[in-house]
Amino acid sequence: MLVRTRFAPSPTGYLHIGGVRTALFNWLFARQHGGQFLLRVDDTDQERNVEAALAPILAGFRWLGLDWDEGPEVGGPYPPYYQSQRSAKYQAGVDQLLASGAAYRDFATTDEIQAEREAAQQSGQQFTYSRRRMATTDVEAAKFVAEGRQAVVRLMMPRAGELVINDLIRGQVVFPWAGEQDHVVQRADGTCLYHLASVVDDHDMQISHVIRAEEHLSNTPRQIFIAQQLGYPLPQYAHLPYVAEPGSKNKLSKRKLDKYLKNKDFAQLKEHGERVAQRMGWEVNSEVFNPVIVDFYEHIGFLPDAILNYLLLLGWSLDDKTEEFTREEMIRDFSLERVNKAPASFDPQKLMAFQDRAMQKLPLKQKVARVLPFLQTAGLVSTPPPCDTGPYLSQIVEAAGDRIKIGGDILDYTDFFVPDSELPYDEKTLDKRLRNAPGARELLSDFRERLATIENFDAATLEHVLKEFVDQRGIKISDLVHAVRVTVTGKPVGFGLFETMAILGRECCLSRIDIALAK
RNA sequence: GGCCCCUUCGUCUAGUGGUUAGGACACCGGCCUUUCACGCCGGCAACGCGGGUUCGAGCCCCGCAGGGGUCACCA
Repeated sequence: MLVRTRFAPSPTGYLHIGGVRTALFNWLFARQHGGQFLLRVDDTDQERNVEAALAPILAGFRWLGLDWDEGPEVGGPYPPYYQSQRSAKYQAGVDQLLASGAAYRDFATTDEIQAEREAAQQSGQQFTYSRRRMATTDVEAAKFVAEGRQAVVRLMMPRAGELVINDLIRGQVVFPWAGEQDHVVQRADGTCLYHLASVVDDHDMQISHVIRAEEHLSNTPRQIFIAQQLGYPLPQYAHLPYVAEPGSKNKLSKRKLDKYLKNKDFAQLKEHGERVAQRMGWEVNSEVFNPVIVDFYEHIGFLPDAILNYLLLLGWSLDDKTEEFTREEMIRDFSLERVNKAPASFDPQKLMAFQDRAMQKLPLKQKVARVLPFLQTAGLVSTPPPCDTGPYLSQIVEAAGDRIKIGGDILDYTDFFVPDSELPYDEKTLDKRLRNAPGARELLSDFRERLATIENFDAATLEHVLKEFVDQRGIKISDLVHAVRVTVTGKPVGFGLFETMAILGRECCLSRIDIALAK
């Protein structure tokens, strides 16, 4: 069988991390089976600006490398891929449902329905619509119209028996038909609702596997009813557990940012991102700049592979130890059978661990390429970069080692890029290591003179010279190192001091020491 | 509330009747060390509860509890 899966985003303006996982599983399944993965825009309820609201979502997919075979911008054999443009197909479905008696025109007002619902609730009964305003003939319909009523189209749902769904993840799930409502499939204005549209589209587009989040499980009976009544063969269903909030089992949603920020790890991740954003001079809008949204990761320099790898393991595993997967391995090893049933909480720390691992595995050249755009955005390196930037940056990135976990972390080391006169100093550290440390100035001043005469200004020589220098004076390395560090970098922490100095060069180091001594 | 789903360390998970219940992240200790970040070594830590079935149950059955999803003329 040809495998065709789909992801159907609503044009909301952002791509949710939970949605990405659903999309990833669909994509992997299709790729594994040599099938197609498509994108279909669920904009039945959207007014305008669909393109604008869709752009960030498509951009997110592109960034992650989740390519779609059919859908917006790429087209395909079953266009259009926007639900708002497929109303004729839905109308045909509604007509067929009506003609076969699987649906009926209902003239009840929303108030009337609401009253019935409340009455049922009060008497402790399950609500079942009385179908009092159902019109099965044109004569009945005309009578209701004469009363000034308008019709919606409702499903004539079965009220006895049960439906057995064989879900690829959850196994057999049984629903009593009596629990289902006569759902509306078409509004009085002729527009159709999601369930009808979704079923019609999935059939038209030859979707073989509907892989979606668990919250759709209870929608499935009505969709199966529609499909059956329309004479469609049923797709296979697979309901994934949803992605839960950090430290809880509630579904992760974009709206509850404030609540998540009370979670230490989540807040830490957001702060990490904000630090990068601030250094690039961005106004941070927490609506958008938010670890629940994929853009966040792109903007601060996460690796798409790391995110995908993390998401893959959120609800799926191959065995008891394999954690790292390349794209090819993911495609090869993924299986719906091994998807978990229980919801999995989003763990920012573990995501970061995957990111760190992926980043450290990158060849130096690629790491440099990942980091450079952040320096350019921050205005520290021009675009295009001067030709000596490559070698210089390479030295820095190499010396930084695993301190750079995300691309934006390079902005923790701006001291390599600012002119000596503009180097900001951490005042507290300057106090501690230079101003208030007895004899520090003299020591530093002496060391400066020694530095001026070093023949090779490289890390090995610097280390040797400094050690010799402190030995001669009978002092500890730490008595001098900290003062030198704050002097040449402005900061209390950084990477290897000798590497740092070698990269900065003699002229720069001497100049910075002079500036600091004058403070 | 009805219906449906779920339940192994704090978190992600392995486990399909006999295991010292394994791994990863986090956490805690130690080592390394000029700071930071790594790295290395060690440690803490779980089968929701109650009944069955069985020689034997994390694995099978029943009940309970807890958590969650869903009950729209939203998607």
